[in-house]
Amino acid sequence: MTIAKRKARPGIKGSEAPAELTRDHILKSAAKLFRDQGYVATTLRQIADAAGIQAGSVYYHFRSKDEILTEILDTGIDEVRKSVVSRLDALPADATPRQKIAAGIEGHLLGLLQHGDFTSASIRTYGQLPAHLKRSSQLRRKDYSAFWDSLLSEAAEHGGLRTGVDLHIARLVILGAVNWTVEWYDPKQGSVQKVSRQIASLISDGVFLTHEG
Amino acid sequence: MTIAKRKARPGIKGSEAPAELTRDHILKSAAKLFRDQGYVATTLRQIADAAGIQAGSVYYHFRSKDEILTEILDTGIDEVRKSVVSRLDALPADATPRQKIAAGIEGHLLGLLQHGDFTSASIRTYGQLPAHLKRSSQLRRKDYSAFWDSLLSEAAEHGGLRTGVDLHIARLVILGAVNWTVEWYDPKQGSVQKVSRQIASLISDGVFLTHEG
DNA sequence: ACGTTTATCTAACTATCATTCGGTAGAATG
DNA sequence: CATTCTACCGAATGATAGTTAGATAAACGT
Repeated sequence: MTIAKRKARPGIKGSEAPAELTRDHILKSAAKLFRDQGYVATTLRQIADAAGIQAGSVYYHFRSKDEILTEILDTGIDEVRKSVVSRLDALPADATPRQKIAAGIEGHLLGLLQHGDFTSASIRTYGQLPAHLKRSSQLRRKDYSAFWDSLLSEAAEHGGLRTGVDLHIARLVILGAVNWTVEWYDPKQGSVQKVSRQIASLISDGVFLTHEG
Repeated sequence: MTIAKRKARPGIKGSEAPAELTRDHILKSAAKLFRDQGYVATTLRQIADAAGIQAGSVYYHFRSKDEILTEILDTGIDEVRKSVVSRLDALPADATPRQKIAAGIEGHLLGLLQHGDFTSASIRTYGQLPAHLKRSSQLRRKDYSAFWDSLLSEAAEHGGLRTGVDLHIARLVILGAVNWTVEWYDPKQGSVQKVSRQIASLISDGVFLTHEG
């Protein structure tokens, strides 16, 4: 065995935390792997490799593999939410429901496809997680769903929604269409903005020209 | 250890196969588990338990865990396709594009949510599978996508599609919205038919009453 | 200068995984 | 009745998983 120690570089006085860098690196690497392979399929050794450290060293920063996941799940949802809220805030005060929903879709999509290692990992893995791992982010998810529900019911109140549209199902369909982009989106197919506008347009007006036929 | 042998009941002359029952039971149990937990998270012991046999006995019917999966993936896609085709065939010859797309959505959804252990397992696990496992069903998936593309471009030719609608993205959005139902659909929320009509309506006409605003 | 803290490595531990294999009860076959 | 085949069991195997623990080198406070 050749001795090949990595340099240990503890905290620089009153500056930024030292190990936080490694910690973030671990999280980011893990998020990527979780998104591509799923939670169980990803090993701590893969995560450690991607972060440039040894498997055992991960436990200096996290208590368990589960803890890495739950942190990713939580910040994943927070990131989408922040992205959506910032898009909505950028809208003028007299924005139409149509504009608001379009902005919501664009925000969700940007959070998902651009910043999105944490977000896409969160969305992709959640469904197949054991109950005790789902529990941690359940509340955040409910809140986010409620947020969209209010966006839609506001649109319904201010008129303009087609009759017979089930708001609850509409929300699930919108988020479904948007979430599914993690399965197919590829920058080669066009910018996130373009895809976002297409989806918003489809959701708002559908594929057909008139409402008959 | 108490001796508790299961009865062995080999083939009845020229009748139905004997072990086929067990084989099917294994596949069905595995599909359910794959859908809920993912491929890697599901152990052969869980599959064997659900099928009422011992883990080692699975290898009498399948060469490997991979083989179970690929068979599930393949029949999963075949089932959706069959379901979609049968819905479309039930349509009158002079059906409108709108009716055809609605029928396609309904077919896909029925295949997904009713027969659907194989189908939903296929859709849910595929994205996070290692490349060599994806390969087996890649062709089937491409064919199915092409099927929807032709459905949409046919609608475009016969007129009636809104200008500016990207057919490729439209297909991905439609299938995304529909596929995502496996994450949320619950019979308590209403029949598959009702959900199907809602989705078809949203895709066809969108949520808004008019195309302005 | 000296002991402490920080961040890591290396090596081990236990559990569990997919898979293999010899054995076997009972039906089928001759 | 003897043999073969079928469909399974039960125990073992080797690989790998998450996790733990002791050692260590660099940077720190005093």
